Amino acid sequence: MTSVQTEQQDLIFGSLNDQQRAAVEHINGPVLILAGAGSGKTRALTHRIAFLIQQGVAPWQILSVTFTNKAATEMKERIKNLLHLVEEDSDFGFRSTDFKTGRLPVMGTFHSICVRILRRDIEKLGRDRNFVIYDSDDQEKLMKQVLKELHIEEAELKPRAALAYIGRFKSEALNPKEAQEQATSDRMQKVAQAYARFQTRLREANAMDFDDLILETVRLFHECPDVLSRYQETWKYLHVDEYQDTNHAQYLFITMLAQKYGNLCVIGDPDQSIYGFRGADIRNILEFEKDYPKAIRIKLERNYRSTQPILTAADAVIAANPNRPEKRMWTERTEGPQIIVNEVRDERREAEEAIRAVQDIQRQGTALREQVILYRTHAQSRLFEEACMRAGIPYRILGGVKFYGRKEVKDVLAYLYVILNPNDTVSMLRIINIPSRKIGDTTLGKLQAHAAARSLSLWDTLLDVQNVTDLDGGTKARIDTFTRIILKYKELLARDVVSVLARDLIDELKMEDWLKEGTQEGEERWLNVQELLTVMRKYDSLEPQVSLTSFLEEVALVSEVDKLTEGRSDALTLMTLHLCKGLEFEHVIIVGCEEGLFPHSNSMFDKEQLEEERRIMYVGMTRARTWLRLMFAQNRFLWGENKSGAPSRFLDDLPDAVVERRSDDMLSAFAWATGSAEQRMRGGKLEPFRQHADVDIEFKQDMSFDDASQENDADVGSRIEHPTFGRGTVIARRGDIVDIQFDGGKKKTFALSIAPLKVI
DNA sequence: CCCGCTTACGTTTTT
DNA sequence: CGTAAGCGGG
Repeated sequence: MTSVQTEQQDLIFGSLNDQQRAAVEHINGPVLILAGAGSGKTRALTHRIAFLIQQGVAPWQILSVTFTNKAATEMKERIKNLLHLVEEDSDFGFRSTDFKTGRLPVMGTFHSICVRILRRDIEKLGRDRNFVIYDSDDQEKLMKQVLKELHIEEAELKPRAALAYIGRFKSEALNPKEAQEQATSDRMQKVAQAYARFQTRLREANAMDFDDLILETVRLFHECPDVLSRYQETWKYLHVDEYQDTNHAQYLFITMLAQKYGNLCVIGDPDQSIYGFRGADIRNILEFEKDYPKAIRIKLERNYRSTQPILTAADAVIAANPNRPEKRMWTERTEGPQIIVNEVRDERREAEEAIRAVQDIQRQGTALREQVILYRTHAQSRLFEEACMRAGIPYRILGGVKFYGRKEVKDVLAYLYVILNPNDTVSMLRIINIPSRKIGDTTLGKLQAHAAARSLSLWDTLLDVQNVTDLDGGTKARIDTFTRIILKYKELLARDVVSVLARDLIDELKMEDWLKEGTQEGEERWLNVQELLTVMRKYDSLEPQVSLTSFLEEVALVSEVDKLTEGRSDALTLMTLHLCKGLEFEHVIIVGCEEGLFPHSNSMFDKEQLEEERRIMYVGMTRARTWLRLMFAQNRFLWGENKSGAPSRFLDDLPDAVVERRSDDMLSAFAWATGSAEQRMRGGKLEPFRQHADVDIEFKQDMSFDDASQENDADVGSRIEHPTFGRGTVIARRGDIVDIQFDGGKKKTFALSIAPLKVI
């Protein structure tokens, strides 16, 4: 071995624990890595890939599927450092259609990888490689048209509902025909019908939605064995991160690739599966060893992120879920602040208190970028945003009204889509009257009738507008103006990069004038357009047409979390619990911990959905390194009504030993210290429960008194002794958490790793 | 065809 | 409550 190689080996293995090392070393055959929260799985994965390369595997033979583009970028960076790769090729992943180049592995989300495959090979399915990608907004517009065509009333089947069903079908890799065969009810027949028509329309527009990207790739593999075989030979080493959140279509994709060499390494944590609603199938990870009987299973159980109180609390919450693989997370950070459970009067107070807590921690020296407020639904964000503004705290919100979802931004993008592909009817309809050209529903109706009668596309009809009989001359002229603009820029496509093209277009459309309208809002919209132009400049160095397609591609596939890397400024982050997966912060505040909101009322009465809600809570809690605060409001203004809800049932599971309860008013602070959420719901009103306060205080003293209790391994039935409560019997055990019936009559819950218990 | 007002409806969660 | 679609008068 050369000295460089030795040095690389040291870098790769030097800092790993035994389990991580095992994960890195087992490079051949199927490997299942069960990686608990904060267990250094990204580290294991990057080191594993670096090791593969160091062992002589060509980088392009390695495929790694990540959950976000941000994760892919970060991992590439780390691999570069491990291998001392100095050259800049961070952009390689997106643009090249030739996979067998580059000094870094192919990394990206399922969606971005599939797009690259399709751009390269989809012509083998008889489709055009310049397809556009429809987002949910576009989908909804198209579905509305489809339902209209099929004479399905909105009351019978709402576009969103139809799309939700279709999404289900697609994630299960069912085509319209199969959906039809499955449909038993009248309603599902209609859905299947809509599905079929929807796909036809997509195809006519040369468009795909997100799910199609995966499905069409699977279909391509299926129908063109030579293509599949080529990719199997290219990517001999496969990795999938966050495997617990893959759906069936994604499962098929990766399974087909793995068929030949079987070098598939999947990483995940069943306790963090939170995307069931969009078809993620937790069985993919739970049954991996059935699919691959020879799989090696590695568990990463050491947590490098959080303090013991945080782990204990999170563990206690997740322990209530059934059918979990055995897992015992541990940390060397045995000391840490208590989890704060904070009761407030109402949602306004909640926002104020949360911001105050953030400022508190900030004063102690933790930057805002290290802090986050997590909520269950986007709708909750507004009050926190307002509280930030009042307090003068810089913040950034992920999700909600997305930048690329803004009307003015989508308008510009729609122009670009149409210039690239005039058959994109959804985009065409979006912009044909923007800015106003007096082409309204009446005119469009006539155009569409003309198109239908001659089976022309809308675009061809526009080109042929002089022959549309029942339009007056003025209208024809205005349509002509529009077509000319599109044709003009279509020609410029070969000459101008996207930023130049778009700038000229925006000038020609006089967007600044009609966007601004002299209002504050208008000013902001214009700024958004300029911001978009700035983003485009990143693509200036590419070939003109490639610069446009690359730009549109990246825009279509950016996730909210990808944007976290943008902007270096120090700001507090606000986002939904779903978006926080894979991230970590010094200080985490989870708000709205109330029955009906979290767990959400739509998920409260279904066993499996409720389990998923619990996992969402687990994910949120385990993002915290040092401080964790859970908040709930006694009253909340929801849907125009003031509702008083019970604290979330998840709070019931927190062991008293690691919790400090705070409240707007002390009397009610302890009111809910005992009794289940369900009981409190039934009882309606909260009941003062002062006598338990002293028990809590007593208990806290026990904490400091503890030192040598970690070795205890009590199981159900074990007799134990506690310095304050005396002797008792373990009556239940869930991981680190035990319930103890004391001989004196009291029943208490403890965390084994913390409580001063002695097995006797 | 456009604008402004009224009404209906909604809130899970996302690539 | 807040927003977005929908309607009717200009």
